[in-house]
Amino acid sequence: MPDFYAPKGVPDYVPPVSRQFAAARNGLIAAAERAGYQPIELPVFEDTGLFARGVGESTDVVSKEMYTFADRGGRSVTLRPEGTAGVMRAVIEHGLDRGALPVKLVYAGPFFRYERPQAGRYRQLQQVGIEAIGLDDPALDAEVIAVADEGFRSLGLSGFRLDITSLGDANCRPAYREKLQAFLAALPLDEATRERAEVNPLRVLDDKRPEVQALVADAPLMADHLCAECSEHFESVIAGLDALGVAHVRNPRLVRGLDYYTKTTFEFVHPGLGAQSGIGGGGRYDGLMAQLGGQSLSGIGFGIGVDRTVLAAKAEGVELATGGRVDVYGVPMGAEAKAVLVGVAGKLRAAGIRVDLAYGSRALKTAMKSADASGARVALVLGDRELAAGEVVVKDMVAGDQQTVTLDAVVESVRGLLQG
RNA sequence: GUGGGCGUAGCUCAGCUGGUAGAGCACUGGCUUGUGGUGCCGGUGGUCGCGGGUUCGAGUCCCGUCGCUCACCCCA
Repeated sequence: MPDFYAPKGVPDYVPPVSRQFAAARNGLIAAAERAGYQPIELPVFEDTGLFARGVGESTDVVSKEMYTFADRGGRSVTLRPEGTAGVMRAVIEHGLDRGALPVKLVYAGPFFRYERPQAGRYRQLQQVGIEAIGLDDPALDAEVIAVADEGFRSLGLSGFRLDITSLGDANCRPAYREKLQAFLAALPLDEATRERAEVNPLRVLDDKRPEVQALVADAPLMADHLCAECSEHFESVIAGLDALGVAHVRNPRLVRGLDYYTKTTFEFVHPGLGAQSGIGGGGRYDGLMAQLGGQSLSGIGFGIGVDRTVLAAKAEGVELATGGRVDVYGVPMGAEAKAVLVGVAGKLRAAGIRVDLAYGSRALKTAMKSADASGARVALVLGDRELAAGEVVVKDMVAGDQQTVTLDAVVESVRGLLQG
């Protein structure tokens, strides 16, 4: 038994799953970069106040799920539970909002929430997120959503659904909220649900319990109470998605867990995650930057759960990391041959070819099994005969045939096989 | 924070009503004195999570404890 274990709720990704994880993360980042989003690297912990004010005191994330502690200087810091607040802080701090708008950024990394772990829900979760800051152009909303959609599809996923709605803004939401609260107050709800109705009445509409769903079936919906501006904005977003060919479902009961969302909100849901369903989500946050002390600029973004994306791929039977871990595998017979192959490996790597070889001193047959297991297309076999002649056997592991070439011709020979 | 399930070889697991541990995969040697993907034979590897109790005897029963896991809640 090991002396130490990973902290509760924190997943380790070891080969081969780690390759799938990396492929998912890199694929999602690449989708953002194709739309012009630039990388931003931020600290994983911030001043506790940033999240309390940015994410919202009333949210579950802030009220009971934060990893908060005092550092040695007595400052209260918190491991970031989400990405947007930190991005806003950095944008303000570095004056990125004073240049050309929108500011388009992409980030990836770990986030932390102190929850009871279960399938698809971890205390350390990995996200890829983007933010487009400074404009409330609905075409930007559509782009952000399309980046996520295209990111998932580029990985080979197709079994997800996009839910979308508008949460209104400071003009129309307060009046709707009162109306909804009045409606909920008349229902026979349990005490915990009543409290939620006070703090965040929208959340009640999203209750999973069938009996509650029945009660709120006739509840007033934000979608029917949008002001003219929000309504127009939302329809433009929908039109943009249609133009981009992004399939979507209007879900007026969609709710997000963070306070800062306004207008457009969306969530990508997938059935393969156990009790969880969201693989990514986001929305517009037009009041957040001002809330954090910056100028009054709008923004929109998403966060995609990389852990959940990997689970979704597994559920769909999608192979995220295809191909072998190397292109070429060296099989030396004897110490002298190994020394030569090490040199050959160096040349091949310098030529951009991925190479591994059988280290230690293993039987030829075992080394060949390793070559096979590595997924290499080509094996290089070097024994005493070739050593004496200054040659090496180049074997095509798929076709099964092989030829002997001089050491000088190895790179060219291998390249030919890999391209063929 | 509240419940359920489970902890036996590196991995996936078997082990019925208690008699001091097994399979497959993986790793490794050989069959084939220099060649993988399918075959055959052998080998390495386990204080049965930990502690206590019942018993002549506990992986197997009882209690406790730690851990993992699934679900509620919530969300990525």
